[in-house]
Amino acid sequence: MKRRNTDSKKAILELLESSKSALSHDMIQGIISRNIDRATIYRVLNRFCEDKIVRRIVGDDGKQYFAYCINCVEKKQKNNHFHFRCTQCGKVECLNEEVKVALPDGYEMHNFNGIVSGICSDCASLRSGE
Amino acid sequence: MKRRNTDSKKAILELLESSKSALSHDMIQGIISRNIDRATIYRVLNRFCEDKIVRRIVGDDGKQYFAYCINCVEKKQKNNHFHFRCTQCGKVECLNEEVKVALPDGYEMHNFNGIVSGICSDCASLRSGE
DNA sequence: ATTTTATTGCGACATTATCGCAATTAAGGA
DNA sequence: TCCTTAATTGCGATAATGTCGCAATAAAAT
Repeated sequence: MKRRNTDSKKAILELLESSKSALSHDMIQGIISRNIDRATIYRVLNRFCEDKIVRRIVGDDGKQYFAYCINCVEKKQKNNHFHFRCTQCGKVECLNEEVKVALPDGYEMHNFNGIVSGICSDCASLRSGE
Repeated sequence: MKRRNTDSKKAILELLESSKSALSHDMIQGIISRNIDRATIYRVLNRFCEDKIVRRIVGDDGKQYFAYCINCVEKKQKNNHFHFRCTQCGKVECLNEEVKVALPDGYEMHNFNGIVSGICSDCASLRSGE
């Protein structure tokens, strides 16, 4: 199935490329000025994931976040790393340190999803009165 | 708030204790013979998590799984480890190897959620004709 | 036995994500 | 440039998971 270059696709990809953190569907919808339908955003994102342009991270809040992840996508290397989700500001960012997981014999890994949640340094310093 | 010892609570806890893998709400509802309301099951499980009797794991399918996790709960040690979710049979099991995550300065970790999904050895061997 | 209040069951609700289908529109060829 | 094809979109409906309010129930203590 050939991909087409639509405005929605371009807008979402640009947004993800320029964003330092992973974005959820509603973050994307909130940021983007064009009015793109909810279902379309999901479909565009799912296509990106199929094409391995973007990584899908499932948060410990059960929501999906999408990240361009230069490190892991462009280099096409399997650089498994954690993401940190701040429960205060909602930001989901890469923790660059690589993580290795050893599976028992006969197990096949298809997806890695490592999430740590808590308070990011920005929110922590705001809270303590900075 | 004092806890009471109800039949639902006992049944669910026994099930989790005797189960080798983490269970989702619908697994629990499917296994348990007594007819317990969906909301009740969730509430019992949430209480267990509050009391740190049970650990909540959020799968990369976005669903919550609950595990008694002898290693991490009884010993009250923070033994962060991954869980493996088989996308074929649905089983979610502990990978015992401990994982350490280094956070940047000023970050606070409140929750660790490491999931690897793929095919477990049982399903893999079935598939290849065993 | 009576009181207190944690717990349950039921239904409604919230949220996240997907799907079917008709209408658009990008891309390639005439 | 116009036409054709089929990928994509928008809309509404739907699925799935989880929570909440409230009245009824029942565990625990007096």
